[in-house]
Amino acid sequence: MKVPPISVLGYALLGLIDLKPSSGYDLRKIFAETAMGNYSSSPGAIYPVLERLDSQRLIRGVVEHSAGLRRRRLYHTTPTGAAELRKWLSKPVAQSDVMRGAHELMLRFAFMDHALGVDAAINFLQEFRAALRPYLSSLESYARENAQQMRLSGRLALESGIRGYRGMYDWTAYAIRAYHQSLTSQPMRPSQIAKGDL
Amino acid sequence: MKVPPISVLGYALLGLIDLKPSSGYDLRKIFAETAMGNYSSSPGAIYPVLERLDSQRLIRGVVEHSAGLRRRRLYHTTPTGAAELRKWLSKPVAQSDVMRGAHELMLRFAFMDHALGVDAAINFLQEFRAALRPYLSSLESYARENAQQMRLSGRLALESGIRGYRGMYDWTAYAIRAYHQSLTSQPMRPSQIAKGDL
DNA sequence: TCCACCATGTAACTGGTTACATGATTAC
DNA sequence: GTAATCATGTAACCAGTTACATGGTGGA
Repeated sequence: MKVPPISVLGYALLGLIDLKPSSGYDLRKIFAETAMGNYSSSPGAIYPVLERLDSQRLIRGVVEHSAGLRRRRLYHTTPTGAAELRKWLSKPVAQSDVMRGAHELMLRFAFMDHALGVDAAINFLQEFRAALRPYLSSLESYARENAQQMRLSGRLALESGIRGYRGMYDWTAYAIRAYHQSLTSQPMRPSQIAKGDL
Repeated sequence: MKVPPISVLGYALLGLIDLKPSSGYDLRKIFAETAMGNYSSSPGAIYPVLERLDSQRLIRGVVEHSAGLRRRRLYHTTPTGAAELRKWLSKPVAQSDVMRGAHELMLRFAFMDHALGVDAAINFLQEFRAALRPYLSSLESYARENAQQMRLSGRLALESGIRGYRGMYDWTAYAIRAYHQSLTSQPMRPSQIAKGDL
């Protein structure tokens, strides 16, 4: 089953549609209005990707004729699409993903416990943490070695990057704690376990 | 003087060359080995951009025949190029830049006190800080309003983003302090003021 | 009636990726 | 002599941007 490569935007759309069946317009709004603002939101980006995912049968769009003639294509994931999403989410955390800013890793994590469950999410966090540590210390030793020959603004910009990664590193510990807490002291309500839950 | 738009990568190269005359290979190494790993580093990205900057006379490449026949094109900025760089660095901090992850803003800041001086850098930090605050609070209120209907991984991913921006916000204060300190208690040595200083 | 918003589409362009190709130099 | 690294280039491809186009719907 050779699926031609899916872009990050493609996975973002696939993941969102898997969370909740949506139209192209819905998805554009999400990118435009919520914290996912780093993604496209332009029709020229989203509609072609949706068509492509549809032609590969990873999602399917059904036209709603709810009120009047106004058409609205509601997409939902197919079993193949959901499987493809899980495959992407299951990839090991690569060092290169971390170096590129970890944006894609965060996107994957956001979909994780819906598509793969809590155990996978915790495991992902541990992998993420393990990948972050060596990169962080390489940045720190780079800074130590080059700080004196850099101008203040360069030094500070580098330090901002290091702070960002250290923050992520701390966040992984916090997130792991949050999962353990949700498993022990705060048992899930049935509605949170049920499949139909948004 | 209508200069066709320069990409972020183009500005990154222009800024680096302005800091220190470099060859394409030097620049590739910087992207591959230092903390600027989020940029390309592939020859297919860098050489065409260098050619374009050269054809616009923003940089000029002179071939070094240092030892033997091996050619190495050392680029340096022209006055026009340096002016173009300063123009980019002088743009006000836009809200949209912040939303896109502030990567470009950090790049600009890294070049700032070499190309525009300390006062401009401090001013930039203040603008940056001012732009960060409302975005941070919009993220926070979004999180407050939507947390209960989100899954844990989504909630945590959002929180990671917020932490990142809060970290940047704190960093701006730290950076401003660092500038004031360098101006008062730690007067610069002449070598740090001299133009030839890397 | 007219504006704002819902909703989808598409055509032209462009910047960057991947992958390949070439040749010089240095170190072993 | 051969492997690693220095150093530059280029050709094919593709994803995403910009900008434009179309038409439905609801409210003032």
